[in-house]
Order: sequence, then structure tokens, then C-alpha cells
Amino acid sequence: MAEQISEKIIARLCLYKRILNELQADNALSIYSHELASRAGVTAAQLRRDIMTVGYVGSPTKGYEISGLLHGISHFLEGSNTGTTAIVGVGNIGRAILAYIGLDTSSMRITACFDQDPAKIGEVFYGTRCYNLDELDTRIQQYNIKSAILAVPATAAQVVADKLVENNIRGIMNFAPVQLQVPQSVYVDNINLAVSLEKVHYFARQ
Amino acid sequence: MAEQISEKIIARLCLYKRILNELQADNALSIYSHELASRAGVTAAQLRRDIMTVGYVGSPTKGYEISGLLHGISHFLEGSNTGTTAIVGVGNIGRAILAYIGLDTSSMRITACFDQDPAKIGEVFYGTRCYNLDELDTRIQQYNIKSAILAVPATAAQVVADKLVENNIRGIMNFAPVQLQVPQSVYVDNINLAVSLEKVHYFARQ
DNA sequence: GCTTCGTTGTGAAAAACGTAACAATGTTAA
DNA sequence: TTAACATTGTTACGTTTTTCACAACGAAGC
Repeated sequence: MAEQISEKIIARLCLYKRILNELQADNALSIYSHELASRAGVTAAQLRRDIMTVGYVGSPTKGYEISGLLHGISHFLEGSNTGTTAIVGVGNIGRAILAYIGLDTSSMRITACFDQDPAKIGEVFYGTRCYNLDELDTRIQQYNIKSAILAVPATAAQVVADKLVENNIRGIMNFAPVQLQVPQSVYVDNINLAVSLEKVHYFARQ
Repeated sequence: MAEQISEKIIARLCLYKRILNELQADNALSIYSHELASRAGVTAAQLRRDIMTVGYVGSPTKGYEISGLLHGISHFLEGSNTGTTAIVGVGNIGRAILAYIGLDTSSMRITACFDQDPAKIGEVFYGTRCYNLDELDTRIQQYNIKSAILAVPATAAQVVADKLVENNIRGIMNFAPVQLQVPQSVYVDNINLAVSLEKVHYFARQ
């Protein structure tokens, strides 16, 4: 396997990709490193360095051709396979993410959501059908689900995570304020909104 | 002013504080660095180093006294003043955060939310009243609001951010996928859920 | 008292990350 | 054609962040 690319670089590449998509929708053709960097909130040097890792090369006079760079980054990020994403836990956060990502034009697709509440099962939330947690294995196969958004109460998080791992989920975006115990091969991104807010609060009065 | 503390250290300290609060609620009295580190998902060495910055010292035989460490971190993070937080934009994400933080027992308080939709103004969402955006200045004074959660559509984000800055907001948690232009003195934490999800997707099949 | 043990605080080493600088490039204008 | 110019790709450098390693410590057992 090739050398490991750092998490930060991947995050920035995803961001560039998103911005390039918007630019392309606006019919822009090319862009200079400092312009794209400014939109992404990074320095031009860092942007150029990030682009090195995907291998695309620009022109010293025209900058980057948007469609070419976009294709380069997408290819780098998506590689061969794709797979889809599921949301587990259709509470406030789960639904907010469904609504948010649903109207997103990117390549990611949320194909199923899961809950325990009988009132929610069978319903369709923002275009995505909700299934019983028991159907996890079946539906993961059916929809080729490879990653999951975990938005259940903290007390249930580990149990559900175990189920996800059993069913070969390899990436989890975890909103529960709990450190999940999973095998090293499973990637977990912890998003703790309370902690983030507290951090903002701190820096609001340095 | 003292030397600047890094963003990462602050984020981790907020996390430790949160965990210590839970431990205290469970009547635990003391904890070793490796135990607390494990719950936070960091190494023991890093935890000890972080605690160095707040100045609290533990005992080589008993580890850290929970109430003492909690007090130390809280004091370090909160300093003198406090101030409250507002949410601007009571859409799906805004409401999800209200629900999420509302049931949080921490010291932060969300005291007001704002929207443009006449149907929402005057309503109470999860215990927080919604005001018209025009009332920003009045209510910021009234509730001593120091930081804001920006959860409006991308197209409105910059305009609202300008209003917040005008009204002396010093910290913004920004959910809009836009690079906000604000003075250097204003801290912005960008939370781009689509980017985070794409990152997870990438690492789900390294 | 003395030894053993596990833990903390912290200096020093290592690794990761970001920045700066500049040769190479190709376009434009004279 | 030639010179001037702005931008890229990339190497070298500096800074930040993390990890390592160990002296200092105090409790417990003998």
C-alpha cells in the first residue's frame, strides 16, 4: 500500500473539491492557487503542496484548470470503489444531517437510516427510508453501505458501534460523546458539538 | 497577556472537563492519567502534558483528585467572565443543536435564537425563545451574548456574520460551507459536515 | 528503616505540519 | 526575438505537536 496520507490533507482536499464543484457550476474555467486558497481559508503554499499529493499539475500561466483539478482530486479521493453511507439514529441530529446532506450535490449518497422507534420505521426522512436496527445486516448488503453516521444516545453508542463493526462498516462519524472501542482497522471521526462550542466560547474572550 | 494556548489543547481540555463531570456524577474520587486518557481517546503522556498547562498537580500515588482537577480545568477555561451563546438560524441544524446542547449539564447556556421566518419568531424551541434578526443588538445586550452558532444558508452567512461582528460577537461556530470574512480578533470554527463525512468515507477504505 | 512499586511532571527527541523561497515555465509585450 | 512577469512544483527550513524516557515522589510491605 502507498504511504499513508494525513487526515488533515484529506480534509482539505475534500474542501477544495467542494469549492471547485461550485466554481464549475458557475462556469469558471481556471483558477490560481491563491484564489482557491483564499476561498478555502488556507495559504497558497499549503494549497499547492496539497495538490502535489494528488499529482495534478497546473500551468504557470493559467493556474489550475478547474475541471482537470476537480477530476484529479475526485479520482484521488474516491479511488476505485464507492459505497454508500447510512445514518443510525434518526433523532434531531440524524434528521438534520439527512436534510443537510440530502440537498448536497456531491458524490456521497445516504441510502438508508436506522432506528429502534417503531413509529419511525418505514417512514421516509428527507428521501431516505428508515429501517429497524435488526435489518442492519440485510440492508448494508443491499445498499453496499461502507460507512455510517452514528447519532444515537450516548448510552446506546457502543452497542450500535459493535453491530456496525460486525457488519463490516469501516468508517464511523460519531456524534455520541463517548470514546468508541473499535478495531484499529475501523476509522472513527468523533464530532463532539458540546466540546466544539465550548472551544469557541473560550476563544471568544482570549 | 500570557502566551497563546493552542486550539488543540483547548479542545482536549474541554473534553477532559466533560468526562470529569461525568465521573464526578458517578461519585468517583480520583483517577490515573492513563484511565482518563483512555476515556478521552488520547495517550497518557499527552494528557499529562495538557494538564501541565492548567497548572494542576496530581499525586504520584493517588493520581488526580477528580474535583480538584475539574476545578482547575474549569477555572483555566472559564477565566473570569462567562457570557452566553446564541443560535442564528433555526433550521434543521439550529434546532438539532438546541436540542443537543439544551440537555447538556455543562456551564454553557444558549439564551436566544434568531431567524427571519415570521412563523418562527416568538416561538420557543427547546426552551429558547426565537427573535427576529433585527433585534440582534438589543438581545445581545440583554442576554450578555458573547458567541454565536451560525446555522443559516450559505448565501446568508456572510451578511449575518457581519451583523454579529458589528454587535461585538467574538466567537462564531460556523456551519455554513463558506469562508467567513471577519476581523482577526473574531474566532471562527468552521464545521463542514459534508467535508467531515467525505473524509470518513475516504478512510473507510484506505 | 529500607526496598519495591506504580505514577506524576517534565526535559529532550522525534514526528508532523506549515511556510518560505526559488528555479523552471510559458505567456505577453516590446 | 528577447526581456519581463506572474505563477507553479518542490526542496529546504522553521515551528508546532506528540512521544519517549526517566528522575522524583510517596505509599505499602517487610
